[in-house]
Amino acid sequence: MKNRLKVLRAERDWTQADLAQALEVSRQTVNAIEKGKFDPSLPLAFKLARLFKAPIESIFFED
Amino acid sequence: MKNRLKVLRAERDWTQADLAQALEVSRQTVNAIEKGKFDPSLPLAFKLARLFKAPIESIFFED
DNA sequence: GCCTAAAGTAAAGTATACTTTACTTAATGA
DNA sequence: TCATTAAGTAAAGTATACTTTACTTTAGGC
Repeated sequence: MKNRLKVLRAERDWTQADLAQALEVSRQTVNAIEKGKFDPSLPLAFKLARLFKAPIESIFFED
Repeated sequence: MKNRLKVLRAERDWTQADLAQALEVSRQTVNAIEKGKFDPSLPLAFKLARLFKAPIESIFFED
């Protein structure tokens, strides 16, 4: 899966650490998801959707 | 997380085994997700959304 | 009551998500 | 050049998703 996290983060001028804190996960987790190393769990995807006020399908995409 | 799988399945008159086959997962996995024992991975949630032609957020809900 | 199909459940194993610690690299500015 | 901040990465450990095998329970039709 691919995602728009880097862009969404940039729009808000957030660091990976900022996002990690907002999500209550580690910075490495944000980095790994952003780089496509693994997919987030469904609950984490929901947290992201809530945070960015956007549907999960507008943040993540099947490749 | 809670979900509407049982209803979506019933609307189509599908068994858990039918759904499992469509998703390419085990029947036990469908049962466990349906009963709320664990959440699906994000890729599996996408597969469900595609199958039921519905947004992930209309199938799964945070409780 | 019996048979069958579907659902429920449990144990043990594998795969993947996520953590912590720690080190490296890139970019920017004093 | 040096210091700082953000990003990238890696190893080892824990948690959770998912599989396989196998058994039990439930409900309906005969």
